[in-house]
Amino acid sequence: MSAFHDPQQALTLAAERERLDSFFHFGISVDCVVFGFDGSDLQILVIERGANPYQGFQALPGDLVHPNEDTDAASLRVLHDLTGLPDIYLEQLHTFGRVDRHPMGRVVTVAYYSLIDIRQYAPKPGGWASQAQWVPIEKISTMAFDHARIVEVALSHLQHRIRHQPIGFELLTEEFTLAQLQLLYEAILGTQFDKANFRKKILAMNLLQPLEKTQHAVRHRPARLYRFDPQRYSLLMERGFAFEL
Amino acid sequence: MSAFHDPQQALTLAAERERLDSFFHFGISVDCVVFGFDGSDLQILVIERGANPYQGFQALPGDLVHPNEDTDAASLRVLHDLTGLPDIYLEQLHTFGRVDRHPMGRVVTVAYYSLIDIRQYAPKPGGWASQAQWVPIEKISTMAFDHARIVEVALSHLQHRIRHQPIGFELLTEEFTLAQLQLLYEAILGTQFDKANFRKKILAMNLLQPLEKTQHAVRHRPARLYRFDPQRYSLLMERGFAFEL
DNA sequence: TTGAATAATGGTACTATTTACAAAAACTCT
DNA sequence: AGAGTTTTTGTAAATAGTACCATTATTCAA
Repeated sequence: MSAFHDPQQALTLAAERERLDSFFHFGISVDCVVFGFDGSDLQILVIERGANPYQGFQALPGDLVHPNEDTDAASLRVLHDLTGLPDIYLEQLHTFGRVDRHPMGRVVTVAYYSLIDIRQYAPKPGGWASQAQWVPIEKISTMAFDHARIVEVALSHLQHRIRHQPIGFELLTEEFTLAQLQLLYEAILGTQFDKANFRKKILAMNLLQPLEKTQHAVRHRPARLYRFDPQRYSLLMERGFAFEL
Repeated sequence: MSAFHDPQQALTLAAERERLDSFFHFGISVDCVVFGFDGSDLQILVIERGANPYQGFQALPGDLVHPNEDTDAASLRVLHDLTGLPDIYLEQLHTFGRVDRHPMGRVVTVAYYSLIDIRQYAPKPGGWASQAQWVPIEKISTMAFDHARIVEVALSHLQHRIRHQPIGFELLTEEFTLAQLQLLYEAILGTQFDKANFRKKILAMNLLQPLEKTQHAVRHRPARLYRFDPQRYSLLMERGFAFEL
């Protein structure tokens, strides 16, 4: 941290000041990778840039951090300004700091990610974003800056995360069937599970509260509905329980 | 990223320039948490600050990133300048971006961490570091800035990592006994394993090449020596093998 | 030379978890 | 009523994890 005082160099005060100044010409930005699930597909919240550079390109919601703003706070503000999404839980992902990643200057970006239920949030473009919309993860191709790379990193983090923490349950309606839960996991992980065994594994964790209700208006045997029990989860966590798959 | 052009505000060119300028008065630093293992204890590489702020305090090796330097490259340069350690594998950990974390200005720091064999590297203070030395992890108390918090985060990352990837083997001599390996894991994870079962689990992975040699000059039955086989590891990885514990 | 001490190694019995797959149950639609 | 579909239960076999004990190979002291 102390390029501040470098005993090696004897400089005039003005020159020293100038030297030090050059260390403070960075911009910091935040970029948000918001994953959404609609019941069958994994999507991602993307804006269209209405300003240069990369005008017209698809990009992650992101912008410069204000001089006296925590980066964590900036991620929420920027996401709200550009897409209208209210405060959601954003987790820091990784920081991208290559010299050449921004064409207009030295900008280091801190990326955040999240996973939410699409049906509960309607994005509305704001600020300099000319559009804000959900795009299925496979449909994403070129993006502004190094945002495609950021999405890659975010996806692999998400996949790891969802296997180790019950972050998926919030994406379903309050009451859901085990098949819906399984679909969610399969969409995010890109794999298939055996139905009977998935059920057993999940139920054995004792995180779901079975309800005395079932689906109806389906052309087959209706499935029982369950509800995620966050209290039981935190109780189990205290006792050293580890969610897994 | 485009606080660059904000259609909301009609400003003179000079005022606009000044406004934009304020977004570019950040400093970026890197801080390195280098864990070392000496055969029995987990230690951490710490410097003593020879300059203000926090002169005389223990701190992580860290300094400001140069204007045209990738952050990843900066982490290696800074570590080398302050401690004499050559290029080692550093992994990005987390970015700390609270407004008040640095008393002299707005500095966002990107933290990196690593795990190396102490016996192969002799730290030598350089730059503004008045000391550079290994300190056992339990002996660390107050540190400059938010460095104590950074160490906490790094340790929990390391513990998670070592259970999922065979990063521990490089900390031992080329040829090692299973007991030495077990000691390493116990030191880092802070737990105890059953000797016989640890052996079985590790050997079943097929990552170790047993040698036709044993220890000698020990006052008990000498243990067989093994060598980690990186080729076999990458081969198994391709086939979808998952290292675990 | 013998035996005590020490830690490595091999083995075993038991339990728990995972996997693969089959059968029964519950609903709708024709 | 029966076909179609999916849920739910069950089970057998294979695999993995746990606790613990017996045997083995070495050094050191008597």
